Amino acid sequence: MEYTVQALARLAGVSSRTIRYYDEIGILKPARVNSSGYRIYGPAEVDRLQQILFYRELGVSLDVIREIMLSDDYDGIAALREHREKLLEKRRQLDVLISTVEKTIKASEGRIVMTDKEKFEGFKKKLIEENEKKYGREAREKYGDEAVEKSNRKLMNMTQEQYEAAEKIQSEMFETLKEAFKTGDPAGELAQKAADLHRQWLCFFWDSYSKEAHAGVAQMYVDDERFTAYYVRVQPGLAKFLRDAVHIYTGMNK
Amino acid sequence: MEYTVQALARLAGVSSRTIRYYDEIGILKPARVNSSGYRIYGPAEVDRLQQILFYRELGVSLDVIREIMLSDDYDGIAALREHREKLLEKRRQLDVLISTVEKTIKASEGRIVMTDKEKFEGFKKKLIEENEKKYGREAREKYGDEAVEKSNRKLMNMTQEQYEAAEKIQSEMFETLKEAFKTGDPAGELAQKAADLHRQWLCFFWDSYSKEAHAGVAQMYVDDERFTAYYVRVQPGLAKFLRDAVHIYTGMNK
DNA sequence: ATAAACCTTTGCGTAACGTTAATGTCAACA
DNA sequence: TGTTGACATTAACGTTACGCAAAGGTTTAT
Repeated sequence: MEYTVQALARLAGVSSRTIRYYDEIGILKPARVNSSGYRIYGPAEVDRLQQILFYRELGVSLDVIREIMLSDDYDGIAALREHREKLLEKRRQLDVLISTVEKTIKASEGRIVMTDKEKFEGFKKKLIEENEKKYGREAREKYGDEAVEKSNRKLMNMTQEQYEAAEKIQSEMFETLKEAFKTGDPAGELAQKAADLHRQWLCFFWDSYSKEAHAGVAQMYVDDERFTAYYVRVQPGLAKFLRDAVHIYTGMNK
Repeated sequence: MEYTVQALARLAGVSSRTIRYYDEIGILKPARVNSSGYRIYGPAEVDRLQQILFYRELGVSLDVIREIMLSDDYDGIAALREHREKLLEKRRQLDVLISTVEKTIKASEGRIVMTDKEKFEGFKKKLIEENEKKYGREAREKYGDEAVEKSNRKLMNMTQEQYEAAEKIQSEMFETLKEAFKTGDPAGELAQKAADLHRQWLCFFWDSYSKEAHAGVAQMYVDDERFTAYYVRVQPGLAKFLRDAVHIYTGMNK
């Protein structure tokens, strides 16, 4: 049984280019070459090609396949085990991806529902306008237009459920923070829990979280009198305490 | 807030090369270029980059991202839904891959256990030698060395459980075939079931199944007197009947 | 003044082929 | 015997999303 490139390609269900490429990179050389320069493949090559395709189907790179086939003492099982780990890791990543995409779709669908609910829409719009009036200019100057606008958009896009969840987190954060303040230890368990809740609350409004930004906001609570004033109304010294807790939480306390 | 390439890169957590590449392919152009040719990015570009990175994290290609961002009327949700389907398909493929790899590993482990079981080993070796003596030369001539050797290797690598399962399938196939033979209809339900069982039995010995090869084996049962003799002992005309059933089963009956 | 740390463009390299171009070969049919 | 169509060959560029290096200009700090 001898095959020319195309015959072998059809037999194996790959393109003739693939066959020639495998010759080119030296993992499947023809049994012989006839007088016209045609590649002629025999039974041994068919067998070899099937092995190559087997590994290829498993997602092993041709480079690795070459090594597998070159060395007789190659531990194929160990390689496969390693490869399986890679595949599992890939699937984990894929799962995260899928859930993110689904969340995004759901959020978008939520937004559609939301635009229908005009009352809630108006409410949030008013809330944004109020925010803009109060802190808009300064925040824009400090953090740039894009941060403010994104925050606003984020708020616009929030569904009622999300909004309520955010408020709940925030009040929980304040309760925890007040309890923590009594202990006077910003590195303590309660204070760190408050810092974590603060992070959670921030994540309702931020597209991406970073330690630096979190620490920055905490510092802002101290630097900006409006925020400080708000915190002072709850408890004098609370803004600084939260800042210290967050700076420890984020590891930015050096 | 203005950023140079490296500043923006650090902000976004990507390389400066990536930023320049995005300029090159036109999905993120700098706000302006200063007198020294430095790229300067403003708030709008930061925002745009974050959008790009968002889609990129979802595994969307830059080409598609470009289209998403170019057209205002682009239906982002529909695109994401489509993308989700692709991701799910990818995960299905990955799952198949993983289970195949795991099966392969298990089979290999089985082989290791098997080599320990010397009795069974010897038994199978004898079986292979017998097969070789009986049909080896002819089969090699007809189907090539690689097919025979692969079949032998397959048999060698079979665990006892697999071997018993294969024998069980074979006897079931014969029972069904004899029943079907009574009906005289190779296209009938019973005969087709026998053909399917025959395929299952073959798959214990073959690395890859193809209709052509299956039909070829069925034809061999008729052409080769040794096989015919075997079938005749069970029931005269059985080999031809099986061949007809298999040819119908594989769609090779034209 | 000088060095370090930036910035720029240009261009090659990656994996596994797909695609095109220009040309040669083979089997079959009129 | 000539022609046609299906094959074969090599060579070379294109693909993705950048990494890396070279060669040189700019900015900033000491």
